[in-house]
Amino acid sequence: MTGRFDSPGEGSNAKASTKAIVFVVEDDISMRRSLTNLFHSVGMDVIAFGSAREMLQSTIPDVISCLVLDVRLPGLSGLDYQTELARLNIHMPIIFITGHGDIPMTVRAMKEGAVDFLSKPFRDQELLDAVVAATERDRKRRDAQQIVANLQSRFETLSPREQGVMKLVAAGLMNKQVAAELGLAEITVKIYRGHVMKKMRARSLADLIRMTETLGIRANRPEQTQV
Amino acid sequence: MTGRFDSPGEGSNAKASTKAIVFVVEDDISMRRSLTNLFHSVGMDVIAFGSAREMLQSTIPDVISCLVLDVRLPGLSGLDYQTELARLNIHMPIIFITGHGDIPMTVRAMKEGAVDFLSKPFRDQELLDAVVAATERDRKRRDAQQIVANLQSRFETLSPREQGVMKLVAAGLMNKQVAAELGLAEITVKIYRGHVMKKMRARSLADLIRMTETLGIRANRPEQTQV
DNA sequence: TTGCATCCCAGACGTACGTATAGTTGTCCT
DNA sequence: AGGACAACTATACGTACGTCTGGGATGCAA
Repeated sequence: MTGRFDSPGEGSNAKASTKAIVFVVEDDISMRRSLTNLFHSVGMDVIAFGSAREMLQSTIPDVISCLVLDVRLPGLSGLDYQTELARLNIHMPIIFITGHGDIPMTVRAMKEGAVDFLSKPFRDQELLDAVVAATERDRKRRDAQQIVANLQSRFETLSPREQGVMKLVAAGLMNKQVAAELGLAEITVKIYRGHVMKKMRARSLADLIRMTETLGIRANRPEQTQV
Repeated sequence: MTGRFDSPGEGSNAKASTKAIVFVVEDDISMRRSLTNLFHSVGMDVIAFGSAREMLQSTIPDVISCLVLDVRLPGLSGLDYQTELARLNIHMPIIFITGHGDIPMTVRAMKEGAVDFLSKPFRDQELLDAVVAATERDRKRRDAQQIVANLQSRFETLSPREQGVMKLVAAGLMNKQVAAELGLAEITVKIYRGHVMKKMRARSLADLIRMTETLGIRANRPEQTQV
Protein backbone atom coordinates (compact mmCIF):
# COMPACT_ATOMS: atom_id res chain seq x y z
CA MET A 1 0.00 0.00 0.00
CA THR A 2 2.52 2.56 1.15
CA GLY A 3 4.99 1.28 -1.38
CA ARG A 4 7.97 3.55 -1.49
CA PHE A 5 8.05 4.42 2.17
CA ASP A 6 10.24 2.97 4.88
CA SER A 7 6.96 2.42 6.61
CA PRO A 8 6.78 2.02 10.39
CA GLY A 9 4.28 -0.84 10.22
CA GLU A 10 0.66 -0.89 9.17
CA GLY A 11 -1.42 -0.38 12.24
CA SER A 12 1.06 1.57 14.32
CA ASN A 13 0.19 4.85 15.94
CA ALA A 14 3.17 6.33 14.12
CA LYS A 15 5.22 9.23 15.36
CA ALA A 16 2.52 11.83 15.56
CA SER A 17 4.68 14.54 17.04
CA THR A 18 7.51 14.33 14.50
CA LYS A 19 8.46 17.62 12.94
CA ALA A 20 7.23 18.16 9.41
CA ILE A 21 9.71 17.82 6.57
CA VAL A 22 9.79 20.14 3.60
CA PHE A 23 11.08 18.52 0.44
CA VAL A 24 12.55 20.84 -2.14
CA VAL A 25 13.17 19.94 -5.74
CA GLU A 26 14.88 22.80 -7.52
CA ASP A 27 17.72 22.62 -10.04
CA ASP A 28 19.14 26.09 -9.44
CA ILE A 29 21.66 25.58 -6.71
CA SER A 30 21.56 29.08 -5.22
CA MET A 31 17.79 29.04 -5.16
CA ARG A 32 17.85 25.63 -3.58
CA ARG A 33 20.21 26.86 -0.92
CA SER A 34 18.17 29.94 -0.15
CA LEU A 35 14.99 27.87 0.12
CA THR A 36 16.73 25.52 2.48
CA ASN A 37 17.91 28.42 4.60
CA LEU A 38 14.47 29.95 4.62
CA PHE A 39 12.85 26.83 5.99
CA HIS A 40 15.65 26.19 8.43
CA SER A 41 15.24 29.75 9.70
CA VAL A 42 11.74 28.92 10.86
CA GLY A 43 12.81 25.63 12.36
CA MET A 44 11.63 23.23 9.69
CA ASP A 45 13.51 20.19 8.45
CA VAL A 46 14.43 20.30 4.79
CA ILE A 47 15.54 17.69 2.29
CA ALA A 48 16.54 19.23 -1.03
CA PHE A 49 17.15 17.66 -4.43
CA GLY A 50 18.28 18.94 -7.79
CA SER A 51 15.91 16.81 -9.82
CA ALA A 52 12.84 14.62 -9.58
CA ARG A 53 14.93 11.54 -10.32
CA GLU A 54 17.15 12.19 -7.31
CA MET A 55 14.16 12.40 -5.02
CA LEU A 56 12.65 9.22 -6.44
CA GLN A 57 15.89 7.38 -5.78
CA SER A 58 16.00 8.45 -2.18
CA THR A 59 14.12 6.89 0.69
CA ILE A 60 11.20 9.05 1.62
CA PRO A 61 10.46 9.04 5.34
CA ASP A 62 6.82 8.45 6.16
CA VAL A 63 6.10 11.59 8.16
CA ILE A 64 4.10 14.76 7.68
CA SER A 65 5.63 16.59 4.79
CA CYS A 66 5.12 18.68 1.70
CA LEU A 67 6.99 19.35 -1.49
CA VAL A 68 8.18 22.65 -2.89
CA LEU A 69 8.65 21.91 -6.54
CA ASP A 70 10.11 23.92 -9.36
CA VAL A 71 8.10 23.58 -12.55
CA ARG A 72 11.05 23.73 -14.88
CA LEU A 73 13.44 20.94 -14.09
CA PRO A 74 16.04 18.89 -15.94
CA GLY A 75 14.54 15.54 -16.89
CA LEU A 76 11.02 15.05 -15.60
CA SER A 77 9.20 18.39 -15.41
CA GLY A 78 7.56 19.47 -12.19
CA LEU A 79 4.11 18.89 -13.60
CA ASP A 80 4.95 15.44 -14.86
CA TYR A 81 6.54 14.64 -11.53
CA GLN A 82 3.30 15.63 -9.83
CA THR A 83 1.48 13.11 -12.01
CA GLU A 84 4.11 10.49 -11.35
CA LEU A 85 3.86 10.91 -7.58
CA ALA A 86 0.10 10.46 -7.74
CA ARG A 87 0.63 7.32 -9.80
CA LEU A 88 3.02 6.01 -7.16
CA ASN A 89 0.43 6.74 -4.49
CA ILE A 90 2.56 9.37 -2.84
CA HIS A 91 0.14 12.06 -1.80
CA MET A 92 2.49 14.73 -0.60
CA PRO A 93 0.92 18.19 -0.94
CA ILE A 94 2.78 20.18 -3.56
CA ILE A 95 3.61 23.87 -3.81
CA PHE A 96 4.89 24.88 -7.21
CA ILE A 97 7.36 27.67 -7.74
CA THR A 98 8.36 28.91 -11.15
CA GLY A 99 10.15 31.72 -12.91
CA HIS A 100 8.40 31.35 -16.23
CA GLY A 101 4.99 29.93 -15.54
CA ASP A 102 1.89 30.45 -17.59
CA ILE A 103 -1.80 30.01 -16.97
CA PRO A 104 -2.27 26.56 -18.53
CA MET A 105 0.52 25.20 -16.32
CA THR A 106 -1.11 26.75 -13.30
CA VAL A 107 -4.49 25.30 -14.16
CA ARG A 108 -3.08 21.84 -14.71
CA ALA A 109 -1.17 21.93 -11.43
CA MET A 110 -4.14 23.15 -9.43
CA LYS A 111 -6.52 20.69 -11.07
CA GLU A 112 -4.23 17.89 -10.01
CA GLY A 113 -4.40 19.09 -6.45
CA ALA A 114 -1.49 21.45 -5.93
CA VAL A 115 -1.77 23.56 -2.80
CA ASP A 116 -0.34 26.67 -4.42
CA PHE A 117 1.51 27.93 -7.45
CA LEU A 118 3.93 30.80 -6.87
CA SER A 119 5.75 32.86 -9.47
CA LYS A 120 9.26 34.07 -8.77
CA PRO A 121 9.90 36.43 -7.29
CA PHE A 122 7.61 35.82 -4.37
CA ARG A 123 7.80 37.01 -0.80
CA ASP A 124 9.23 34.54 1.70
CA GLN A 125 6.11 34.83 3.76
CA GLU A 126 3.95 33.75 0.84
CA LEU A 127 5.87 30.55 0.52
CA LEU A 128 5.92 29.94 4.25
CA ASP A 129 2.16 30.41 4.43
CA ALA A 130 1.72 27.95 1.61
CA VAL A 131 3.97 25.44 3.34
CA VAL A 132 2.01 25.73 6.56
CA ALA A 133 -1.22 25.15 4.66
CA ALA A 134 0.32 22.19 2.86
CA THR A 135 1.64 20.47 5.97
CA GLU A 136 -1.69 21.02 7.65
CA ARG A 137 -3.41 19.35 4.72
CA ASP A 138 -0.99 16.44 4.92
CA ARG A 139 -1.61 16.07 8.61
CA LYS A 140 -5.35 15.83 8.08
CA ARG A 141 -4.95 13.36 5.26
CA ARG A 142 -2.69 11.23 7.42
CA ASP A 143 -5.07 11.33 10.36
CA ALA A 144 -7.90 10.11 8.15
CA GLN A 145 -5.67 7.53 6.54
CA GLN A 146 -4.56 6.28 9.93
CA ILE A 147 -8.11 5.56 11.00
CA VAL A 148 -8.83 3.70 7.81
CA ALA A 149 -5.62 1.70 8.11
CA ASN A 150 -6.43 0.66 11.66
CA LEU A 151 -9.90 -0.50 10.70
CA GLN A 152 -8.51 -2.22 7.65
CA SER A 153 -6.00 -4.20 9.66
CA ARG A 154 -8.73 -5.28 12.06
CA PHE A 155 -10.92 -6.30 9.18
CA GLU A 156 -8.13 -8.44 7.84
CA THR A 157 -7.98 -10.41 11.08
CA LEU A 158 -11.49 -11.67 10.30
CA SER A 159 -11.79 -15.06 8.68
CA PRO A 160 -13.41 -15.07 5.22
CA ARG A 161 -16.68 -16.24 6.71
CA GLU A 162 -16.62 -13.57 9.34
CA GLN A 163 -16.00 -10.94 6.70
CA GLY A 164 -18.95 -12.21 4.71
CA VAL A 165 -21.19 -12.11 7.75
CA MET A 166 -20.01 -8.61 8.58
CA LYS A 167 -20.86 -7.31 5.13
CA LEU A 168 -24.37 -8.70 5.18
CA VAL A 169 -25.06 -7.67 8.76
CA ALA A 170 -23.89 -4.16 7.99
CA ALA A 171 -26.17 -4.15 4.97
CA GLY A 172 -29.06 -4.48 7.37
CA LEU A 173 -29.97 -8.15 6.97
CA MET A 174 -31.28 -10.13 9.91
CA ASN A 175 -29.32 -13.10 11.15
CA LYS A 176 -31.71 -15.52 9.52
CA GLN A 177 -31.38 -13.71 6.21
CA VAL A 178 -27.62 -13.74 6.44
CA ALA A 179 -27.81 -17.44 7.18
CA ALA A 180 -30.00 -18.09 4.16
CA GLU A 181 -27.74 -15.97 1.98
CA LEU A 182 -24.62 -17.85 3.00
CA GLY A 183 -26.23 -21.28 3.38
CA LEU A 184 -25.60 -21.45 7.11
CA ALA A 185 -27.61 -22.09 10.24
CA GLU A 186 -28.75 -18.98 12.07
CA ILE A 187 -26.85 -20.01 15.19
CA THR A 188 -23.65 -20.05 13.18
CA VAL A 189 -24.25 -16.53 11.99
CA LYS A 190 -24.80 -15.44 15.57
CA ILE A 191 -21.46 -16.89 16.59
CA TYR A 192 -19.57 -15.27 13.73
CA ARG A 193 -21.34 -12.02 14.33
CA GLY A 194 -20.07 -12.08 17.87
CA HIS A 195 -16.55 -12.69 16.60
CA VAL A 196 -16.89 -9.74 14.23
CA MET A 197 -17.95 -7.38 17.00
CA LYS A 198 -15.04 -8.45 19.18
CA LYS A 199 -12.36 -8.39 16.52
CA MET A 200 -13.51 -5.07 15.09
CA ARG A 201 -13.84 -3.65 18.59
CA ALA A 202 -17.31 -2.37 17.81
CA ARG A 203 -19.35 -1.53 20.87
CA SER A 204 -22.63 -1.48 19.01
CA LEU A 205 -24.12 -2.27 15.66
CA ALA A 206 -24.03 1.45 14.94
CA ASP A 207 -20.28 1.39 15.40
CA LEU A 208 -19.91 -1.56 13.10
CA ILE A 209 -21.96 0.07 10.37
CA ARG A 210 -19.95 3.25 10.54
CA MET A 211 -16.81 1.18 10.23
CA THR A 212 -18.06 -0.42 7.05
CA GLU A 213 -18.80 3.08 5.78
CA THR A 214 -15.30 4.35 6.36
CA LEU A 215 -13.90 1.13 4.92
CA GLY A 216 -16.10 1.49 1.86
CA ILE A 217 -17.46 -2.00 2.34
CA ARG A 218 -20.58 -2.81 0.41
CA ALA A 219 -22.44 -6.10 0.28
CA ASN A 220 -22.89 -7.41 -3.24
CA ARG A 221 -26.52 -8.11 -2.46
CA PRO A 222 -27.93 -4.95 -0.94
CA GLU A 223 -31.37 -3.54 -1.99
CA GLN A 224 -30.77 -0.42 0.09
CA THR A 225 -33.15 2.42 0.69
CA GLN A 226 -31.22 5.68 0.89
CA VAL A 227 -33.27 7.79 -1.52
CA MET B 1 -31.72 27.30 1.97
CA THR B 2 -31.91 27.66 -1.79
CA GLY B 3 -32.42 31.37 -1.36
CA ARG B 4 -32.22 33.03 -4.71
CA PHE B 5 -33.80 30.27 -6.73
CA ASP B 6 -37.37 29.94 -7.93
CA SER B 7 -37.19 26.61 -6.26
CA PRO B 8 -39.54 23.78 -7.24
CA GLY B 9 -40.23 22.72 -3.65
CA GLU B 10 -37.99 21.06 -1.13
CA GLY B 11 -38.48 17.35 -1.50
CA SER B 12 -39.50 17.24 -5.13
CA ASN B 13 -37.80 14.99 -7.62
CA ALA B 14 -37.16 18.07 -9.73
CA LYS B 15 -36.91 18.11 -13.48
CA ALA B 16 -34.02 15.73 -13.88
CA SER B 17 -34.12 15.63 -17.66
CA THR B 18 -34.09 19.41 -18.21
CA LYS B 19 -31.38 20.61 -20.54
CA ALA B 20 -28.40 22.25 -18.89
CA ILE B 21 -28.14 26.02 -19.01
CA VAL B 22 -24.90 27.86 -19.63
CA PHE B 23 -24.75 31.27 -18.02
CA VAL B 24 -22.39 33.75 -19.59
CA VAL B 25 -21.20 36.94 -17.95
CA GLU B 26 -19.04 38.90 -20.35
CA ASP B 27 -19.02 42.65 -20.92
CA ASP B 28 -17.70 42.61 -24.48
CA ILE B 29 -20.80 42.41 -26.59
CA SER B 30 -19.27 40.72 -29.62
CA MET B 31 -17.56 38.14 -27.43
CA ARG B 32 -20.80 37.58 -25.58
CA ARG B 33 -22.61 37.04 -28.84
CA SER B 34 -20.04 34.61 -30.17
CA LEU B 35 -20.10 32.60 -26.95
CA THR B 36 -23.87 32.45 -27.12
CA ASN B 37 -23.68 31.23 -30.70
CA LEU B 38 -21.07 28.66 -29.83
CA PHE B 39 -23.20 27.08 -27.12
CA HIS B 40 -26.35 27.30 -29.22
CA SER B 41 -24.52 25.52 -32.02
CA VAL B 42 -24.11 22.47 -29.82
CA GLY B 43 -27.69 22.62 -28.61
CA MET B 44 -27.19 24.17 -25.21
CA ASP B 45 -29.39 26.82 -23.65
CA VAL B 46 -27.64 30.06 -22.88
CA ILE B 47 -28.45 33.05 -20.71
CA ALA B 48 -25.98 35.89 -21.14
CA PHE B 49 -25.34 39.00 -19.09
CA GLY B 50 -23.08 42.00 -19.43
CA SER B 51 -22.21 42.23 -15.75
CA ALA B 52 -22.40 40.35 -12.47
CA ARG B 53 -25.02 42.78 -11.19
CA GLU B 54 -27.35 41.97 -14.08
CA MET B 55 -27.14 38.29 -13.34
CA LEU B 56 -27.74 38.81 -9.63
CA GLN B 57 -30.87 40.81 -10.42
CA SER B 58 -32.29 38.09 -12.62
CA THR B 59 -34.11 34.99 -11.45
CA ILE B 60 -31.84 32.02 -11.68
CA PRO B 61 -33.65 28.82 -12.64
CA ASP B 62 -32.84 25.88 -10.43
CA VAL B 63 -31.55 23.45 -13.03
CA ILE B 64 -28.22 21.94 -13.99
CA SER B 65 -26.02 24.78 -15.10
CA CYS B 66 -22.60 26.34 -15.15
CA LEU B 67 -21.18 29.80 -15.52
CA VAL B 68 -18.71 31.09 -18.09
CA LEU B 69 -17.31 34.15 -16.44
CA ASP B 70 -15.01 36.86 -17.70
CA VAL B 71 -12.45 37.87 -15.08
CA ARG B 72 -12.38 41.53 -16.04
CA LEU B 73 -15.82 43.01 -15.70
CA PRO B 74 -17.33 46.41 -15.06
CA GLY B 75 -18.34 46.67 -11.40
CA LEU B 76 -17.78 43.44 -9.48
CA SER B 77 -14.80 41.54 -10.90
CA GLY B 78 -15.19 37.93 -11.94
CA LEU B 79 -13.14 36.73 -9.01
CA ASP B 80 -15.13 38.77 -6.53
CA TYR B 81 -18.33 37.56 -8.12
CA GLN B 82 -17.16 33.98 -7.57
CA THR B 83 -16.73 34.74 -3.88
CA GLU B 84 -20.09 36.46 -3.78
CA LEU B 85 -21.88 33.49 -5.35
CA ALA B 86 -20.34 31.17 -2.77
CA ARG B 87 -21.50 33.53 -0.05
CA LEU B 88 -25.02 33.41 -1.50
CA ASN B 89 -24.87 29.63 -1.49
CA ILE B 90 -25.04 29.42 -5.25
CA HIS B 91 -22.71 26.61 -6.17
CA MET B 92 -22.70 26.89 -9.93
CA PRO B 93 -19.45 25.51 -11.37
CA ILE B 94 -17.46 28.35 -12.90
CA ILE B 95 -15.24 28.50 -15.95
CA PHE B 96 -13.19 31.64 -16.16
CA ILE B 97 -12.14 33.24 -19.40
CA THR B 98 -9.81 36.17 -19.62
CA GLY B 99 -7.73 38.19 -22.00
CA HIS B 100 -5.23 39.48 -19.49
CA GLY B 101 -5.02 36.92 -16.74
CA ASP B 102 -2.06 36.23 -14.55
CA ILE B 103 -1.00 33.38 -12.35
CA PRO B 104 -2.19 34.76 -8.98
CA MET B 105 -5.67 35.26 -10.46
CA THR B 106 -5.63 31.73 -11.75
CA VAL B 107 -4.54 30.32 -8.43
CA ARG B 108 -7.19 32.22 -6.54
CA ALA B 109 -9.92 31.12 -8.92
CA MET B 110 -8.89 27.47 -8.83
CA LYS B 111 -8.49 27.47 -5.06
CA GLU B 112 -12.04 28.71 -4.76
CA GLY B 113 -13.23 25.81 -6.86
CA ALA B 114 -13.27 27.01 -10.46
CA VAL B 115 -13.53 24.20 -13.00
CA ASP B 116 -11.18 25.83 -15.48
CA PHE B 117 -9.42 29.06 -16.33
CA LEU B 118 -8.96 29.79 -20.02
CA SER B 119 -6.92 32.56 -21.58
CA LYS B 120 -8.14 34.20 -24.75
CA PRO B 121 -7.70 33.19 -27.40
CA PHE B 122 -8.76 29.62 -26.72
CA ARG B 123 -10.11 26.97 -29.02
CA ASP B 124 -13.88 26.53 -29.01
CA GLN B 125 -13.42 22.90 -28.18
CA GLU B 126 -11.46 23.74 -25.05
CA LEU B 127 -14.31 25.78 -23.73
CA LEU B 128 -16.90 23.20 -24.71
CA ASP B 129 -14.96 20.47 -22.95
CA ALA B 130 -14.76 22.61 -19.85
CA VAL B 131 -18.49 23.29 -19.98
CA VAL B 132 -19.24 19.60 -20.27
CA ALA B 133 -17.03 18.90 -17.27
CA ALA B 134 -18.69 21.71 -15.34
CA THR B 135 -22.26 20.62 -16.02
CA GLU B 136 -21.31 17.08 -15.13
CA ARG B 137 -19.93 18.32 -11.84
CA ASP B 138 -23.12 20.26 -11.20
CA ARG B 139 -25.23 17.24 -11.98
CA LYS B 140 -23.34 15.16 -9.44
CA ARG B 141 -23.53 17.88 -6.83
CA ARG B 142 -27.27 18.16 -7.37
CA ASP B 143 -27.79 14.42 -7.17
CA ALA B 144 -26.00 14.32 -3.86
CA GLN B 145 -27.82 17.41 -2.66
CA GLN B 146 -31.16 15.90 -3.66
CA ILE B 147 -30.58 12.87 -1.51
CA VAL B 148 -29.63 15.00 1.46
CA ALA B 149 -32.64 17.28 0.94
CA ASN B 150 -35.01 14.32 0.83
CA LEU B 151 -33.62 12.90 4.02
CA GLN B 152 -33.63 16.32 5.60
CA SER B 153 -37.28 16.87 4.83
CA ARG B 154 -38.14 13.49 6.29
CA PHE B 155 -36.14 14.27 9.38
CA GLU B 156 -38.07 17.49 9.79
CA THR B 157 -41.34 15.59 9.90
CA LEU B 158 -40.12 14.01 13.14
CA SER B 159 -41.30 15.55 16.38
CA PRO B 160 -38.52 16.94 18.61
CA ARG B 161 -38.71 13.88 20.82
CA GLU B 162 -38.51 11.55 17.85
CA GLN B 163 -35.48 13.43 16.58
CA GLY B 164 -33.84 13.10 19.96
CA VAL B 165 -34.52 9.39 20.07
CA MET B 166 -33.19 8.99 16.54
CA LYS B 167 -29.92 10.66 17.41
CA LEU B 168 -29.29 8.51 20.44
CA VAL B 169 -30.38 5.30 18.74
CA ALA B 170 -28.08 6.05 15.83
CA ALA B 171 -25.29 6.69 18.28
CA GLY B 172 -25.59 3.07 19.31
CA LEU B 173 -27.40 3.38 22.63
CA MET B 174 -29.86 0.71 23.73
CA ASN B 175 -33.48 1.65 24.25
CA LYS B 176 -33.07 1.63 28.00
CA GLN B 177 -30.07 3.91 27.75
CA VAL B 178 -31.93 6.29 25.47
CA ALA B 179 -34.77 6.27 27.97
CA ALA B 180 -32.45 7.08 30.87
CA GLU B 181 -30.78 9.81 28.83
CA LEU B 182 -34.07 11.48 27.98
CA GLY B 183 -35.84 10.72 31.23
CA LEU B 184 -38.45 8.48 29.61
CA ALA B 185 -39.81 4.99 30.05
CA GLU B 186 -38.25 2.40 27.81
CA ILE B 187 -41.61 1.62 26.23
CA THR B 188 -41.90 5.24 25.14
CA VAL B 189 -38.55 5.06 23.42
CA LYS B 190 -39.67 1.92 21.62
CA ILE B 191 -42.76 3.67 20.31
CA TYR B 192 -40.86 6.72 19.12
CA ARG B 193 -38.22 4.54 17.60
CA GLY B 194 -40.92 2.85 15.58
CA HIS B 195 -42.17 6.23 14.43
CA VAL B 196 -38.67 7.21 13.41
CA MET B 197 -38.21 4.10 11.29
CA LYS B 198 -41.52 4.67 9.53
CA LYS B 199 -41.15 8.39 8.93
CA MET B 200 -37.57 8.09 7.76
CA ARG B 201 -38.50 5.08 5.61
CA ALA B 202 -35.61 3.11 7.00
CA ARG B 203 -35.90 -0.61 6.46
CA SER B 204 -33.29 -1.48 9.02
CA LEU B 205 -31.18 0.07 11.71
CA ALA B 206 -28.32 0.02 9.25
CA ASP B 207 -30.34 2.21 6.92
CA LEU B 208 -31.13 4.62 9.70
CA ILE B 209 -27.52 4.94 10.74
CA ARG B 210 -26.39 5.62 7.21
CA MET B 211 -29.05 8.30 7.00
CA THR B 212 -27.70 10.01 10.08
CA GLU B 213 -24.27 9.85 8.46
CA THR B 214 -25.37 11.59 5.28
CA LEU B 215 -27.32 14.10 7.35
CA GLY B 216 -24.28 14.74 9.50
CA ILE B 217 -26.28 14.07 12.65
CA ARG B 218 -24.26 13.51 15.79
CA ALA B 219 -25.57 12.93 19.28
CA ASN B 220 -24.17 15.36 21.83
CA ARG B 221 -23.49 12.47 24.14
CA PRO B 222 -21.66 9.85 22.09
CA GLU B 223 -18.52 8.08 23.46
CA GLN B 224 -17.87 6.45 20.11
CA THR B 225 -15.21 3.93 19.26
CA GLN B 226 -13.99 4.52 15.72
CA VAL B 227 -10.24 4.49 16.34
C1' DT C 1 1.10 -36.93 16.39
C1' DT C 2 -0.11 -33.00 18.61
C1' DG C 3 -1.66 -28.47 18.29
C1' DC C 4 -4.20 -24.85 16.31
C1' DA C 5 -7.38 -22.31 13.32
C1' DT C 6 -11.33 -22.44 10.61
C1' DC C 7 -15.67 -23.93 9.69
C1' DC C 8 -19.94 -25.61 11.19
C1' DC C 9 -23.99 -26.90 14.29
C1' DA C 10 -27.54 -27.89 18.61
C1' DG C 11 -29.86 -26.62 22.94
C1' DA C 12 -30.77 -23.35 26.24
C1' DC C 13 -31.29 -19.00 28.51
C1' DG C 14 -31.48 -14.19 29.21
C1' DT C 15 -31.89 -9.84 27.17
C1' DA C 16 -33.33 -6.56 23.66
C1' DC C 17 -36.46 -5.19 20.08
C1' DG C 18 -40.95 -4.16 17.89
C1' DT C 19 -45.66 -3.63 17.84
C1' DA C 20 -50.52 -3.84 19.19
C1' DT C 21 -54.11 -2.39 22.46
C1' DA C 22 -55.51 1.04 25.46
C1' DG C 23 -55.13 4.81 27.95
C1' DT C 24 -53.75 9.94 30.30
C1' DT C 25 -52.27 14.47 29.79
C1' DG C 26 -51.59 18.95 27.44
C1' DT C 27 -51.56 22.43 23.64
C1' DC C 28 -52.92 24.70 19.61
C1' DC C 29 -56.36 25.76 16.14
C1' DT C 30 -60.94 26.29 14.46
C1' DA D 1 -66.47 22.82 22.63
C1' DG D 2 -64.37 19.70 19.52
C1' DG D 3 -60.61 17.92 16.85
C1' DA D 4 -55.86 17.09 15.86
C1' DC D 5 -51.54 16.19 17.45
C1' DA D 6 -47.57 15.65 20.61
C1' DA D 7 -45.97 13.54 24.62
C1' DC D 8 -46.11 10.01 27.61
C1' DT D 9 -47.20 5.40 29.89
C1' DA D 10 -48.78 0.23 30.94
C1' DT D 11 -49.54 -4.68 29.81
C1' DA D 12 -48.61 -8.19 26.77
C1' DC D 13 -46.73 -11.09 23.19
C1' DG D 14 -43.89 -12.53 19.55
C1' DT D 15 -39.54 -12.13 17.43
C1' DA D 16 -34.61 -11.16 17.20
C1' DC D 17 -30.17 -10.96 19.36
C1' DG D 18 -26.16 -12.62 22.05
C1' DT D 19 -23.68 -15.83 24.48
C1' DC D 20 -22.88 -20.07 26.99
C1' DT D 21 -21.89 -25.12 26.96
C1' DG D 22 -20.64 -28.62 24.22
C1' DG D 23 -19.86 -30.70 20.47
C1' DG D 24 -18.27 -32.29 15.09
C1' DA D 25 -15.20 -31.88 10.89
C1' DT D 26 -11.32 -30.34 8.09
C1' DG D 27 -6.61 -28.93 7.08
C1' DC D 28 -2.07 -27.28 7.98
C1' DA D 29 2.26 -26.76 10.26
C1' DA D 30 5.54 -27.93 14.02
